[in-house]
Amino acid sequence: MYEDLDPLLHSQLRLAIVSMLVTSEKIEFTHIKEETRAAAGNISIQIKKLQEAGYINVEKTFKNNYPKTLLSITDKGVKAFESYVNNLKKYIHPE
Amino acid sequence: MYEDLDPLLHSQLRLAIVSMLVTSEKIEFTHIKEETRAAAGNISIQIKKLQEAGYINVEKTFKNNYPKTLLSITDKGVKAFESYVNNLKKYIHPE
DNA sequence: TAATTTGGTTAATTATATTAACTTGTTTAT
DNA sequence: ATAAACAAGTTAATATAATTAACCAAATTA
Repeated sequence: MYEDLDPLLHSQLRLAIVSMLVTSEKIEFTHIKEETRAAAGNISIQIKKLQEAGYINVEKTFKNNYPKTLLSITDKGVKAFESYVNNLKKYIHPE
Repeated sequence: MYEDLDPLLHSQLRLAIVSMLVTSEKIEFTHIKEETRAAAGNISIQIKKLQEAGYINVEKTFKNNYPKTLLSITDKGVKAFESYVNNLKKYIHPE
C-alpha cells in the first residue's frame, strides 16, 4: 500500500535540509545554502515552514558581527523524517 | 551532494504510478485508482504528464464493453525512475 | 425510461515553490 | 567620511503544480 508521504518532507529542498539536520547537532543557514545551492529566499521560506511544523529549531546569533542562523532538528522532526523514509521505501521498492 | 530530483517523479501520485509500472507489464487505470485511492481526475492528469514526458505508454482498449486504459512504462521511464531512486538515496540515508 | 455506474476528461480552484526585490548591518576602498 | 560592495537574511510577487469539482459518453440496472 502506498502510504501518504508527509508533504512537508516531500519537497526537495526541505528534505535536503532535514536530511542534513538528522546527522548533525546544528547547522548554519549559510552551510545549507552551499550544500543545496538553493536561493537564500527559498531556504528562508522552507525553514519557516519546518519551524512552524515544529520539525526544527531556529536560533539567531552573531558570528564576526554578522547575523548567523543556526538550525537543529527536534524530536518531532526526527520522527517525521523516519516515518517519511519508511513510507517512501514502498514507492522505490529497493529490495 | 544533493542531486536534483526529477520533478516529474517527485510527486506522490506520479511516483506511485511509475513505481507500480516498473514491476509489471501493464496496469489498468482502475487498478491504479484502487491502489492509490486518488481521485480519477488527478490520476488522469498525472498520466498525461508522464506520457508527455515519454515515461509511459497509454493504450486505450475495451473490456466488457467498458473503456479501459492500459499503462506501461518506457525505457526512458525506467531509466528516469532508477536515477531518481539513486539520487533520492542521498537524501534519506545520509551517512 | 429514468437513475446509476463505469471510466474517464477538462476546467477551475487551491496550494506550493521559486524568484526578484528589499532590508539591515558590515567591510572595504576613496 | 562616505560611497560601493558584501553578508545574511526576509518579504512580496510570480510561476508552477496538485487537487477538486463539474462534466461527458456509453453501459447497466431498476
